[in-house]
Amino acid sequence: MHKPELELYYQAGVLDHFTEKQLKILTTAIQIFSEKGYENTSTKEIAEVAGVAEGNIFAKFKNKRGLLNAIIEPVLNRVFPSTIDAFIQEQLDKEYLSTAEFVDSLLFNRMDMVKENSAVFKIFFTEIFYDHDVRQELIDLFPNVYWQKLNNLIDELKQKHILNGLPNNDIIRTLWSIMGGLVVGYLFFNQPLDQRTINSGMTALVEAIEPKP
Amino acid sequence: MHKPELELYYQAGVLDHFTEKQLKILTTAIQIFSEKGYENTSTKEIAEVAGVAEGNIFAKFKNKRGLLNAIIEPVLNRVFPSTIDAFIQEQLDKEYLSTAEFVDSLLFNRMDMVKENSAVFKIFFTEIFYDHDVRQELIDLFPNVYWQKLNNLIDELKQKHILNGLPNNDIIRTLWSIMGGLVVGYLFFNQPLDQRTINSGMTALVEAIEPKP
Amino acid sequence: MHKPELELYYQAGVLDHFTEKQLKILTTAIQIFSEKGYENTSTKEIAEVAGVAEGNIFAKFKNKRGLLNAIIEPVLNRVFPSTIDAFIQEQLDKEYLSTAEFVDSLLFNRMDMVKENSAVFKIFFTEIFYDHDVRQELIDLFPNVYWQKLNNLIDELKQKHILNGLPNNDIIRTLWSIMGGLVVGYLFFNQPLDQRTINSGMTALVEAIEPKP
Amino acid sequence: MHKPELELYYQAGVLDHFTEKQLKILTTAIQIFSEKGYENTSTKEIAEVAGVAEGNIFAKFKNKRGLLNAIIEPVLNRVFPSTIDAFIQEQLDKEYLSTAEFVDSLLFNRMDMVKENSAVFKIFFTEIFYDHDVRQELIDLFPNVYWQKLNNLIDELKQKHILNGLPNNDIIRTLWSIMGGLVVGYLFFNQPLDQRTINSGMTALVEAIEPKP
DNA sequence: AATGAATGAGACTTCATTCAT
DNA sequence: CATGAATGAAGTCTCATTCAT
Repeated sequence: MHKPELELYYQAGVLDHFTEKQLKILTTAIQIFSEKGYENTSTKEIAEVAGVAEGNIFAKFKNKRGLLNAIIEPVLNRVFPSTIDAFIQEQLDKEYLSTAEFVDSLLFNRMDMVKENSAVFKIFFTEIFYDHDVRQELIDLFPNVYWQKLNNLIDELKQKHILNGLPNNDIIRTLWSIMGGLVVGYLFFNQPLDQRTINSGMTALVEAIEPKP
Repeated sequence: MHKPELELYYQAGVLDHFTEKQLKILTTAIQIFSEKGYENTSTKEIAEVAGVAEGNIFAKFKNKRGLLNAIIEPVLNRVFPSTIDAFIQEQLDKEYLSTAEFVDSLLFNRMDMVKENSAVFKIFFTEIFYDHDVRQELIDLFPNVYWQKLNNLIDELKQKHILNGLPNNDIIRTLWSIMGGLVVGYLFFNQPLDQRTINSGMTALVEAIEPKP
Repeated sequence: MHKPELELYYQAGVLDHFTEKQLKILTTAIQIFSEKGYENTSTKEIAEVAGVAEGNIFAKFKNKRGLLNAIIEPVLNRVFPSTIDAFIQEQLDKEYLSTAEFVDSLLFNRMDMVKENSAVFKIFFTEIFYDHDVRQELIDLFPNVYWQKLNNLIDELKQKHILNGLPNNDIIRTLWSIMGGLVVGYLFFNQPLDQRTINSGMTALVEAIEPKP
Repeated sequence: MHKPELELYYQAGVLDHFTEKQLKILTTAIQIFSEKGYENTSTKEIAEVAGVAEGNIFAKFKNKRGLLNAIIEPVLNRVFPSTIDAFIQEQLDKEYLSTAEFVDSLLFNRMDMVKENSAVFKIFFTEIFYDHDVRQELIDLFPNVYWQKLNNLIDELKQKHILNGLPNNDIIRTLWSIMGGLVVGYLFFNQPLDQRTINSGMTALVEAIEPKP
């Protein structure tokens, strides 16, 4: 009964009290926004493709921007934090860890989410570049929610000789650069995101952040 | 007499026969597009800020899209190819080369261009994600213009033991991931792009693509 | 409840699902187009005179041209064919016919339609001269829809000695020349189109196409 | 040295002091106006096709309307009157005349002018239907310039039993209906205007206006 | 006389949003 | 909750016209 392309949102618990038509609007908007961009999509088109009256969009989402927010906010405020939390928890639970294991845990398990929600992530990436406000939200979110936790984790992993001595900032940038490269290649440039490719990214990452003897 | 923020375009030789007002439109558009995005900028605003009549935009650039193209096309069709060519020529001219030297030549000398033309590159990145056509142009450009040359260079560098044995595809993705990470961090996330940061990216890159003993 | 100036369109069955405002737009456009010409009429003026928001025009008629088409197409594709059909049927139903009766049936009964829809016919004439596409539609329509039927009728009437031996082409041209002269005089040159004038046209026509003893 | 498509205007004596560029503008405007209509033609296009700067149009013709007037006015105020005068003079010079001779003199000698200046006449017809002012000029012209002379001629011809007893109005309408039918067919509907066709029109006309024994 | 860059009013059109039903 | 007609502000773009060179 669940729409599979909304799984992300079901798990974030934001689809309660949505009617069937409202869910249809959401999935349609995700589809069209990801194909043509938010600014190039009219509410009329969304309504037509979704097979509902245009007024429904505004009844539920207040305005067009509210519809975009309904797509982006849960990713920003729920999916990201809980993913980071889960990842950090994973590291803390494991006692002995190699750099490869660390990277594997970081990369490998997350890419499925990207592939299963590629339309959502396409919108997300696009809007982060396009929209000052969305970008600012991400920038604001980082220090408060992720930064301290990540910092602590990295310090700990440095002590365990799992990460090299580069400044934490540089390590983090290297992490998201390689991850971002894989994801952007997949979402926007028709590159594969299969296990071999992911492994290749992993290898590069391990070399870049692994302590040298 | 040259407007410094258009240096890129002067060198590409695309500003011949531009009047002072037309140059003002171009610089203004670059500024506002980079700040608010193409879709969120009206031609009226450009004209007002540039201090010209709106009609001038259409007299010279045909339509709003033509103005965006005047900004993007030279980067795509002139700056990029000539940069790649210059880079490749650099490698061929040097006999003995370490991985670090290779990466240095790749990264270090290019970042100035990004910093000096940050508004243009911001537009460029944004539109690559936002606009299917621009992205497709880039995708089309790659195989024809860059791919073969890069491939040959990488093969040669592998023989010289300057690059490791990863598939060329993976090496290239690693290169632009790390470079893209630096640039995106600088352009969109207020990260520094000073020599220390570039060096740090260089180090990560060297580790990732250097042959292991 | 019917607007009398739209009777033509009601009978053509093209006004279903029109709201009151949309009908007002149509009648207003007919009025102003006929007075000032399509190109000299702005959608803003139509909306103002009709007392509706300008957007309504585009919501219903897609664009300004769509509004003109909504006026012209039914005349071209419905009123004309059905009028011709009715006329031909009339001839076939009558056994013995004089040239005068034939001309009477042709002319007399049709002029009321012109007078009752003079604004529409003014637009129609004007656009046939002004607009290549409209004219082409009329040219295309003729061979397929009218020509064969008219030809057959004329051949039959020649056998019955109601028409003289001029080539069918010439007879048809004479018919529409005299009819067109009456109509154009009425619509554009303030000439009367009363029974005396019509009779006079009839007389000329009868003389021109009647077999001589 | 004369441009043949401007012969009409040379004879009307209105091309004195025209430079080569101004003549080119005039011929170009005649061509494009006749193809696309006055309203659908921009001064920019005329200038481009004529190979001159746009400003020249306004330097000579004051404004766009002035260019149209330069095409239409001579026809209205010189070609028409002198044609009518010449025609009337022809009749007065001939003593014994049949209806056929009269019609022949009326029709046959005038159609060459239409064929040799088809673009000008196309504009003329189109604007008479499209433009209230042009039409009004024609309406105003008729009583003052043509009407009395034509009336007198017709009265005279009635006495000579060359025309039947229809009201002069009806005779005139029949004349221009048949003539107009030939011309409109030729200019707008790809109909021939060869001698056979003209003869056929003549025959119809003679029958319609000839006194019956 | 000739040029064409510059102007800006006004055209058509889109579109998010409201609201009566 | 659902509909879609109606709105009107705001957008892009055209074009006749001016004017300094």
